[in-house]
Amino acid sequence: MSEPAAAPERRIAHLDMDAFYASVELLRYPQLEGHPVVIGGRRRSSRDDNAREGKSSSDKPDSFERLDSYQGRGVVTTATYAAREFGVHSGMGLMQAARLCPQAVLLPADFDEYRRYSRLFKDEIAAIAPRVEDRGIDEVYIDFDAVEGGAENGGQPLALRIQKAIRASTGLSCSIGVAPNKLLAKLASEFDKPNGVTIIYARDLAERVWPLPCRKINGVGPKASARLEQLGVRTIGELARCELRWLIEEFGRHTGHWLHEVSWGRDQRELSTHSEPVSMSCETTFERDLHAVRDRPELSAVFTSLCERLAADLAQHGYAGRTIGVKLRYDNFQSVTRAQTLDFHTADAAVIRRTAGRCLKRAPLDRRLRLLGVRVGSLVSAAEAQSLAQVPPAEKSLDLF
DNA sequence: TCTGGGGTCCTAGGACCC
DNA sequence: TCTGGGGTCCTAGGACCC
Repeated sequence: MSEPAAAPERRIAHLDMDAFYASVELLRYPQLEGHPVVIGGRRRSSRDDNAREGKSSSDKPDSFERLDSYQGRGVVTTATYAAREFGVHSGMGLMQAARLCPQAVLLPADFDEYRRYSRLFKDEIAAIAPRVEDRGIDEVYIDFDAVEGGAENGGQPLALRIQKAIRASTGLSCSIGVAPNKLLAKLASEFDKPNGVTIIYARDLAERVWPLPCRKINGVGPKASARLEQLGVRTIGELARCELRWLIEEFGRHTGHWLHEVSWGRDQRELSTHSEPVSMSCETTFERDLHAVRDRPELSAVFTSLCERLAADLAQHGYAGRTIGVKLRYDNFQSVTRAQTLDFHTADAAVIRRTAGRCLKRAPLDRRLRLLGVRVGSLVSAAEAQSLAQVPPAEKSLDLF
C-alpha cells in the first residue's frame, strides 16, 4: 500500500471511550463483569457515604439492586455490552429497560468518579499529543499531525500507542478513528468498537462511508434523518447523489450546503483546543408532577435550591452571567423557556432567584410541571464581571461621543 | 408505569439605532 | 409623505450532542 503522491492528507483522530460510565463501574465491581449492568436513575456523588449502600467488590451480583425493582422516573445513562445484547441502550426509559432485561443490575450514576477517570485518560493523551479538542467527558479529537511521526502509516502506530497508555493508566479501553478530518474520524471511531483502531483515507469514502445511514453523520439527528428517509434518501451515498440545488430547496441554504459537503466527506473545521462556557444551568425532574398552586411550597423550595446550586457552580468555576432564564416542562412533556437579560453580570443566588422568579411568572402555569430548570447565560469570567461593573456610568456615556 | 441533565448552535422575529 | 436598508441585541423555540 503506497501513500498518495499528492499533498498529504491531514491526520485527525477521534477517540471515544468504550461504554465509559459502565466500564468505570466494572473497575469498581469486577464481579459484575459479563453481567448486564445499567447505569441510571438517581444521581449520587462519591462523597455521599451511602452512595453504594456499603457495596464492595466482594458482594455477589445478586446482592445489587435489580433493574426491575426500580420505582420512579429516569432513563438509562449507559448500559454494559452485556446489557446491550438485550436491546437496552442509553436514553431508554428505565421501565422499558426493565422489561427487556429485568435481571440487570442497576447502579446510580457517579459523575464525580467518571470525571476523575476523564481527567486521567485526557492527561495521558495530553502527555503524548499537544493539540487536543475536548468533546465532553468521554471523547476527544486529536491532531496527529502535531505529533512527531504521528501521520506515519496513516496514524496507526500512534493510535495504538495512545490506546496502550490509556489502558495502562486507567484500565479502560477506547476506540480510535483516524481520517483526513473530524467528520470522517468521528465516523471511523465507530467502525471497530470496542477497543478498535480504524484508519481511513479520503479514497475510502465510497467503500466505507457511503453505505452508512445518514443518521451516522454527527449533526444528523432523528428529525433530519426521518426527513431524508421520507425523501427517499437513506444512505450517505444516496445523499451524495442528490443535487446541491435540490438539497438547498428542501433543507435551506445552510443545511443544504452542509449535507452536500459531508456526504462527500468534506469538512474543513479546525480543532478547537480551548473553549469558554456560554451558559450554565441546573434542572430537575420531579418524582411526581407538581402543580404551581397546590404544590407551591414544594415548588418554591426546589426553585430556590436550584438557584443556590447554580450560584455555587458559577462561583466554583469563576463565572458570572447576565441572562437569567427558566425552563419548564409540563406533564405533557412540552417545554417552554423564559429569559431576562440584566444590565450587569451576577453569580448571586438571590439575584438569580429574584430574576428567575420574574421569568417564571411570565410562563403559563395552569398545567402540572414535571421539570423545572434555571439557567445563567452570557457568561464572562468573574474577574471580567467585576471590571465591567466598575466602569462608572458617566464614563460609559462619554464613550458614546 | 414512556421520555435525565448538562450543554451548543441555529433560526426567526421584533426593537432600536444609524 | 413615503420609502429604505444594515447591524446589533434580545427572546423563544428547536435540533442535536454527550
